[in-house]
Amino acid sequence: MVNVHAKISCQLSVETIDHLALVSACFVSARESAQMSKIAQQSSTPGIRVIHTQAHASGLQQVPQLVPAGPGGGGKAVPPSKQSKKSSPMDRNSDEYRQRRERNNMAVKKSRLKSKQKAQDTLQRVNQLKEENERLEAKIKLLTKELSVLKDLFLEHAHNLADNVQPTSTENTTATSDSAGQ
Amino acid sequence: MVNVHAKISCQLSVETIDHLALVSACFVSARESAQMSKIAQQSSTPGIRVIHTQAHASGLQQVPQLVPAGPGGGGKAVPPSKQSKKSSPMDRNSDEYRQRRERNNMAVKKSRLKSKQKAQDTLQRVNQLKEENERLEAKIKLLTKELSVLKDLFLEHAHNLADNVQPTSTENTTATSDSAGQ
DNA sequence: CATGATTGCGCAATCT
DNA sequence: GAGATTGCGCAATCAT
Repeated sequence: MVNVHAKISCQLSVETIDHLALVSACFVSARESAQMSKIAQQSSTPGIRVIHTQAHASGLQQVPQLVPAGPGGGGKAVPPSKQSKKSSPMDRNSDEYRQRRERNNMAVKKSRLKSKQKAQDTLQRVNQLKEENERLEAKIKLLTKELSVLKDLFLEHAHNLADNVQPTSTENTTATSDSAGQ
Repeated sequence: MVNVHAKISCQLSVETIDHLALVSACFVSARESAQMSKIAQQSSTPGIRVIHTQAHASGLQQVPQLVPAGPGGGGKAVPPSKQSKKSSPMDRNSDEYRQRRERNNMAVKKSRLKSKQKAQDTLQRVNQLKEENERLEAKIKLLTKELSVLKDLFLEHAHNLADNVQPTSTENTTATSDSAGQ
């Protein structure tokens, strides 16, 4: 059955949520309404959803959980029967819990920062590469031009050579025009 | 209801139950009479953060709210708590609210997906550019080589020409040494 | 087994 | 005013 539950949560589309909530509410109350302390909602609001802040001292808070399934899609086929994962429910009041949460929050923050940083770096890398690319492209253009000029030159000379074995002086003129271009 | 509860709980795994319970608790309390508790925050941060938790997969969750509702109570340092923001505090029960939340959840999901996609694209772009870069670099190498060859060829010819034209020899030697290299 | 790092998710405040 | 973004906390999971 647990599985079922999990499954549902996975699919969870919006609507389901509500439903669940209600259901759970029922349970809770049944279970122990005694222990929770809660929070009122606001005055005027009739609300029903509470909050939890944490606290060690006074209240308890509550949190939901419904097992989700794997992220990627796969989903787990619900473990056979592993309900006994932790015998202790880990009170949300406990210092232990609070401490862990807080540490996790830090870790999360850190991780996200890192991630963000990385993304930015990647973006920067793109620009870098783009620049480099332009540079290279320009260089290629230049080289190409140079090459073309040289080739022309070469051809001309070859020509001359072939044509007149003995160029009195004509050839020189060509020689002068080489590099330049832009 | 109770029955249901019992039944279900049995079926459910331990943890789940717990979670549900908690969650529901929230609701319940709110629903029934909520009282709140808390706010103790922790030391360093004054803020008072309330937190809202939410329910995970399923969607339930609770949220905080600290409204000073009370007549007397209130004083918390909570931030601006402005309940008057909108005449209607927007109950979390309201359909209206739920609907909005849901829409927002969708939007969030969408946005995140998009963001992730973008990041991936950027990464891909990097690879693309890197490849392009290599290509260009290779081309440059090639062109450079070609150019060098051609230059050499050219020089050689020039040499020959010079030689042939004027076999005298003395002056020619100087001419040969020039460009070359890169 | 515990702990930090990641990741998906919902809430709420803002931005557009 | 509605969707898009963003910061934040929770919890599950991964990786050590």
